Amino acid sequence: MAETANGVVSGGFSAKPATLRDVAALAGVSVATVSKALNGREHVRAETRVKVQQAAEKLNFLPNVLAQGLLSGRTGTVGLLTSDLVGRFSLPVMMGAEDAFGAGSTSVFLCDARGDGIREQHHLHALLSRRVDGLIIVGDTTNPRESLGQHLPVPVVYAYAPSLDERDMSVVSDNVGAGRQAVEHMVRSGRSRIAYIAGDKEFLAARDRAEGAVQALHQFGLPLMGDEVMYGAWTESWGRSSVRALIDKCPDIDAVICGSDQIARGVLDALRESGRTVPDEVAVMGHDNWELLATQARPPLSTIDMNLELVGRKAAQLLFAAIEGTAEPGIHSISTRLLARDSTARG
Amino acid sequence: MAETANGVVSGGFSAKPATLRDVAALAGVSVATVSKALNGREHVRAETRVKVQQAAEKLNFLPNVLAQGLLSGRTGTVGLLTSDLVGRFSLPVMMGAEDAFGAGSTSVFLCDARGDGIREQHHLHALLSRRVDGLIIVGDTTNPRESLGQHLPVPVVYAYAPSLDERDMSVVSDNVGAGRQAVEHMVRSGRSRIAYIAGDKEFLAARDRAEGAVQALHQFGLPLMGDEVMYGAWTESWGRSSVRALIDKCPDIDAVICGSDQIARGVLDALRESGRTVPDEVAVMGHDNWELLATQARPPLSTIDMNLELVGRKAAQLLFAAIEGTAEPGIHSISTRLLARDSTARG
DNA sequence: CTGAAAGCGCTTACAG
DNA sequence: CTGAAAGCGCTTACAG
Repeated sequence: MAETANGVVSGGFSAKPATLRDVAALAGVSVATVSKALNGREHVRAETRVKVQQAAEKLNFLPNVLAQGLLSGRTGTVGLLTSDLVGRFSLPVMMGAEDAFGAGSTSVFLCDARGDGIREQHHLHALLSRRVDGLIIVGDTTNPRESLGQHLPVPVVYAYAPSLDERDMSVVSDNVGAGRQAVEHMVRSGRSRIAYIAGDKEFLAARDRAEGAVQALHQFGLPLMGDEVMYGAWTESWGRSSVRALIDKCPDIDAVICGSDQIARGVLDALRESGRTVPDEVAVMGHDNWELLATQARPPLSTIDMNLELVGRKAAQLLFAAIEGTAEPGIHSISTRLLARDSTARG
Repeated sequence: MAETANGVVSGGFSAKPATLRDVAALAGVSVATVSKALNGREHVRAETRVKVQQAAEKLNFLPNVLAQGLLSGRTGTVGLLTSDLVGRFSLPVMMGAEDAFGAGSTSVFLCDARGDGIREQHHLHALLSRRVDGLIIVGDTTNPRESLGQHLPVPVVYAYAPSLDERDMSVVSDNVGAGRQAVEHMVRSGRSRIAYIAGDKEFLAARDRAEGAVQALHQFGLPLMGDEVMYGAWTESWGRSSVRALIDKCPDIDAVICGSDQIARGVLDALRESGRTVPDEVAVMGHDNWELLATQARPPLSTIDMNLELVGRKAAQLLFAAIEGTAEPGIHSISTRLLARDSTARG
């Protein structure tokens, strides 16, 4: 690595970052004084403080957080380990966590395990050996997952997918409540002949959302049209084929609740093509508030937002409390939020 | 923080992680010997090595990479700073970078600046003070962006959105080439009356892709149907409205190339609703290979994959070389890859 | 083959 | 108000 006269390496970046010692030398004081001056400790003459600050500025000094961490035992870093390849769930969770930690001291770093156990172990290892203060594990489905165990050197919060071990802390989206919200909204919009098209039955999220809807229908004394929840896949094509079967069987439905926005998009398309108008004849709801899909639907799709930022926020709060020594084990559930767009406007 | 007899803190996680000293004490040797034994250095008796390894295992010892970094000046960490809220571009880039660095030594940590300059500075600061060995900056559009400057203490690679400063290293997707690929594919599939529906003209990506297509049409001696590139928005609704205008004006088109998969979805829908069959009468192409949209389209959408993993790979390689002292400034372009699905099958 | 010592960049009592 | 010294967890010459 050729070093030029002014200390710039051939890569175009400046050589070794300045240290406290460099600042001390330039300011003509001791390292200890620089540390105190820069950290706002008392017992430093105002004049000295200014001199030090100027020197630090001039050298572009950034304290080495790693060295600080060696002393304090904290690194101000939290690892977010995800398996969510498209980032649809983990990025909002990460944002919420960042917000909760505040722009201040704690940074959240994301690693992607791509749903691969080996990779998860590798990232876990990398994160722990970099001494993160805590971990947030974000699943790619809401299915409960294996615990990482109780013997990690830092606290762990599971988000979106809860841990199977109830001694762990988990934060999940309230899918049952979401199903209930959807039905309540349909009823408020004057619907009473409601069907439910769910996603893949293998997914707890699919079953929970449907279950909430069925519960609410029951409370309202309303029938579930088609007699049962229709389970299939999280795809538009499942939405299309299932709703065609549905209107064959029950031509008089006036509302369809879907397990996801993708399914709802398929439902909307198939309804339009079979000559039913939405929302006049049939109201349709999705789940996820995947803006890209929901706002561009015809008509724009009413849906349920999982408040993933709040999931992230809560995860961060739990983690922070645990780092401070107060863990709150168990599953913490975050309420969803209904977003009414045109697809469920009063008929 | 109440500590129990077995050294477990009330948070449910084990107390302070074991240090080299703990291992040394347990193994009955010196700290230096432990270090050598664990790092595979020579001059350690096999017997001693085993003893040390067992002690380390027993204590769940993980070396503190931060302390190691203090010595070596390297942390084995690279920061990936993005502004891509949905992660659509940055996650594939991150995966590519991880692959290039290898499962081995270097970890990639992602931070999201949410397109906010203040937040970007904050994350930059956090990353640098944690002494990352390098930075990858991923833009949310292909529009060139401000350089972070030449005075950072570590090398920087800009990915997806290039830096405006040619002294920087940038890796971009070849959008002009993508436009050309699309036309060549259409021609190979027997089309000759080709129109182009682009995204938002404010975006360089929109203009580049269109330009490549126009160039290729010219080379083939073919006209651009509708006489000019139709610029609009990156939405399905723009796809729908634009293609309706297009077939009014030019009823005899046999192919439409779109600036994105979203636009192409709108085009497909509007064509179907106006009674044109795809691909028999009109072929349609998208751009992005956004699986969710492309595979669920009717018919499945031919599109262009930007090979973002390769973008990430290249960025990592450039960064690695720069860390070693060999920077290759300038813009490095990654070729796209055409994915033929049914929407462009030979008519 | 093994260990005492110095030092990476920083902070924190403790003297002066 | 200022600075010398010890120490965080580790590695690396250098003695033994």
